[in-house]
Amino acid sequence: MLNFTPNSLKMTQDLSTELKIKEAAKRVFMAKGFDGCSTREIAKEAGMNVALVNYYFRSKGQLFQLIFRAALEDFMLSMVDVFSTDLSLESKMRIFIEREYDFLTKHPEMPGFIIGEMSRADGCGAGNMYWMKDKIAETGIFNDIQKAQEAGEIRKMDLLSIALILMSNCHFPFLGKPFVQNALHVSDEHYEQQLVLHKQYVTEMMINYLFINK
Amino acid sequence: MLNFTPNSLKMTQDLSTELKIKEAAKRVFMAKGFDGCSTREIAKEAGMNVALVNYYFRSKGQLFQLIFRAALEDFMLSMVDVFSTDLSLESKMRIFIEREYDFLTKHPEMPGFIIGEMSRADGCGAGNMYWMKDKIAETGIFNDIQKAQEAGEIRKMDLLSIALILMSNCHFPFLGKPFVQNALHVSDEHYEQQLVLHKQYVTEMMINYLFINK
DNA sequence: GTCTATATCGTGATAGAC
DNA sequence: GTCTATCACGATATAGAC
Repeated sequence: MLNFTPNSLKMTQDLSTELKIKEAAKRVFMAKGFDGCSTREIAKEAGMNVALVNYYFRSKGQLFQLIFRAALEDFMLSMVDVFSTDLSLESKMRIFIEREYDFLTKHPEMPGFIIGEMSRADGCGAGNMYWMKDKIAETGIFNDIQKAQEAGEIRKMDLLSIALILMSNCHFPFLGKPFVQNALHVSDEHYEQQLVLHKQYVTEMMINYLFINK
Repeated sequence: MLNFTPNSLKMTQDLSTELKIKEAAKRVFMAKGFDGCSTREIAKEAGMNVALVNYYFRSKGQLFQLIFRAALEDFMLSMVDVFSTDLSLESKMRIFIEREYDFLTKHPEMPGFIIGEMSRADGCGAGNMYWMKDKIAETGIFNDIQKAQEAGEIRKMDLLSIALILMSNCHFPFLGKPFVQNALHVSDEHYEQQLVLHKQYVTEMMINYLFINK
């Protein structure tokens, strides 16, 4: 009973190491992708050595899957949690856009990471993501939209198109930043300033288009 | 003078090998990215061996730069050549969107490749792309937009936002396909069918928003 | 749990025969 | 121009001392 303190100390130390590696891996994987980095690099970023990475996570691939799934969950939850409220559909959409821009401003590498790594032959692609649609369905947003369509409130377009319109105008400004910035010679400062206005523009544009009675 | 035929034969054979490698490299690089493939894989895809790849292109990096720059040029030209016509600004935009969807339907991996690889530390990023803005400026589209804004024809928003609105709604549906498809359980057939309608939707949405007198 | 040392493999690139 | 053989290196992963 008296050796309780050293045990506890050991445990928190272990957890700290594991966590340090996980967070280093998150940074490195997100910045360079699975193929663009090595286990050594992750270890170094965490201030550890290679053996420790494999001790805690068995392999680079398993560590990656852990990071990827966590990122995917963050990404999805940030998108859909506003749909669970009981606001009007228009309010939900406005707040959704607001939240997306907030989240993506804080994590601009996220959509590129998710989309870029999803197609890789790692098994993170198809099958592992079946929970997503259910997670969205649980919020009731699909019903909200269908009801609003039947009531003639919003345009009767396929759910896919509604999702694409919302996601295109929220995610592309972050996804395509390196390209657009180079193509138009835009500074970081100007780009980020403009994003604040851009959010307002696209909100108005999308709401005006999707909702029929203006 | 009589050995002209064998020389000519030799040259076309050389060019054919070089071209086979270049086209194989294009396929492989576009599908897996620079970090995601090996020189050996490209050689195999071309039906050649590693030595030949380095004989013709000196290194994996140089071969990649060649492919990347060509892709970037294709990508840009497909986007801007309609701006050189003397149509009305609205027509230019409508045709621009039409062309983008056509081009991206034929080359859906293109935007992901460009955007994904541009951030890599390969030197393909910043400095090498200064020609792009000039290329766009040459078409006169920047002047068109400014004139239309001064005439009160279209909204007075920053050029960056106009570009972002157009590109978001054209490119994201292709860029984000793997993600959206998985998130909403959409089949390839349905996705591609819906894209045809989606093009109409976003055209109407963008034109209605950007142009003031409807 | 943490380290050093090492096994095994695949990579980019080249040398040298033909 | 084309091939085989090879070098030097860095990768993942593990064994074994502490």
